[in-house]
Amino acid sequence: MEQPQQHHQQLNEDANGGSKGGGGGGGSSLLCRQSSTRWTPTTEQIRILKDLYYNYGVRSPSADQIQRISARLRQYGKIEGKNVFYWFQNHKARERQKKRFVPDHHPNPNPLHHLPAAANSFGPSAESKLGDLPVHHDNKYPNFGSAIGLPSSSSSAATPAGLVAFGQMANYGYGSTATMEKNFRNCSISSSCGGGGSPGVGGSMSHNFGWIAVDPYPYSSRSIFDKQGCNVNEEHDEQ
Amino acid sequence: MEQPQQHHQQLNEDANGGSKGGGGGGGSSLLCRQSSTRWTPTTEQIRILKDLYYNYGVRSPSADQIQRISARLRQYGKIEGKNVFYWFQNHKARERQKKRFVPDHHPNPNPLHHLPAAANSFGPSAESKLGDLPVHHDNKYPNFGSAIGLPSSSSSAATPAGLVAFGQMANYGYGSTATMEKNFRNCSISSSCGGGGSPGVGGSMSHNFGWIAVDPYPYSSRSIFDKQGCNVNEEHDEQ
DNA sequence: ACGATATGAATGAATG
DNA sequence: CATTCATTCATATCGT
Repeated sequence: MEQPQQHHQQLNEDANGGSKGGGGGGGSSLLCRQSSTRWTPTTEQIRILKDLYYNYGVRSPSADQIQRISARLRQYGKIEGKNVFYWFQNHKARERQKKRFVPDHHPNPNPLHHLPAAANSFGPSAESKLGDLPVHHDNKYPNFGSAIGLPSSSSSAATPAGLVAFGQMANYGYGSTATMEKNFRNCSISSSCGGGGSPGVGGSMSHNFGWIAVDPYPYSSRSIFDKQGCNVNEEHDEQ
Repeated sequence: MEQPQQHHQQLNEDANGGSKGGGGGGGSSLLCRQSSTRWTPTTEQIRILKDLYYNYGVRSPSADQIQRISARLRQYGKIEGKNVFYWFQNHKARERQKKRFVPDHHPNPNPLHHLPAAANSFGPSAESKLGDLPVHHDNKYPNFGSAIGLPSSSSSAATPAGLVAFGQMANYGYGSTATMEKNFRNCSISSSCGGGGSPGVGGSMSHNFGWIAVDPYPYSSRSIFDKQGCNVNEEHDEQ
């Protein structure tokens, strides 16, 4: 997408029931035409998705939004929730990935109102900050009326719908502090496991320290993993 | 995921010798795209995990269950406790997520026994992308003893029985968060779980592992997995 | 056809 | 438990 390359997609409108293989399980009876296992977005769909992405800053729509978006896009072709989900996931990921390989610009801590420039036909129009949340219209289709149709810079007709598109500050800030710190304190722990239990599996009992660090989190306890560095693994499990 | 398709998954059985973080990086090695730091489950491992998930209703295994499961799966390839933990986390989360994407899901707390799989839009199929798993996830009650279906061999001792299989089919309200003493200030703990068989630390541990509950600080710092380990095989895969 | 690229899909890992 | 990120696989399409 972000590439100057204009890899145009064909308009394979009816893209079979995406439901994949139809639960046949294993069989995958492809007697007929398993037309494409994967969703092939139509141009309208892509246009709307990009509009949401660039003009409305939608980056990671919540499940709630995904439902609406997919429902909305369904008039232009078959689509499912997961398609929308993956689309945003991928689009965001790839955009970031590209930026990462080109570290020309360091992350600017100054979060100006910067919206990613539209890479498609759309101009960076629209005020770009909706900021309003679904405060009302609890029904299934909290149509906000304007929504995407707003930025009328798109030449296409098609009025994409009423999607919430609540502002989502598309700061690309992420770059800083990239990898998190595995903050762990090396406590001197000496466990001498011998004889007693026989945790060993596969013959080599070695030291199978399982040490559990309980996290004082209100709801969940995580970090309960073991990490035995010295495990001899000569298992070659071919299949 | 559980799609009936037979593609995907690249059988990356035996992983490297554990040198994490070594190669990968900016190597630009287009050839070997393996040696990634992340666990690549083998088909056997996946099969067993799914078996536990669907046939035994294991959804959020407790710490000691994780230990046993990972120990058990280690026969089939390198695996750590966190892998098991994450697997269940992800599997459950994604199953829920896909339901969330479709508006059809009505949060009906009716205790009807519905199959854990079979969603509407995200992935209708169940498991068995790998072409086996003859069982059907219809029952989900703990069958103590037999546990996971050992598929084959297991030349080693590998704990014949009393291994896994804590049904725990409870969907909600499971209060088994294994909240033990967590408020240790002193990080020096020495647990000798051998010999006398007196499990030094923690509370409810099985008879194998001494597990240590460490609560570093009241901060939100979630502890991460320990990296301490006798680095026997320290071969660096860096190129 | 084949290779390169784009992109949908999947999933391990991690964070809040 | 929800969400997100990174990485990788699979496939569609285009360029040559």
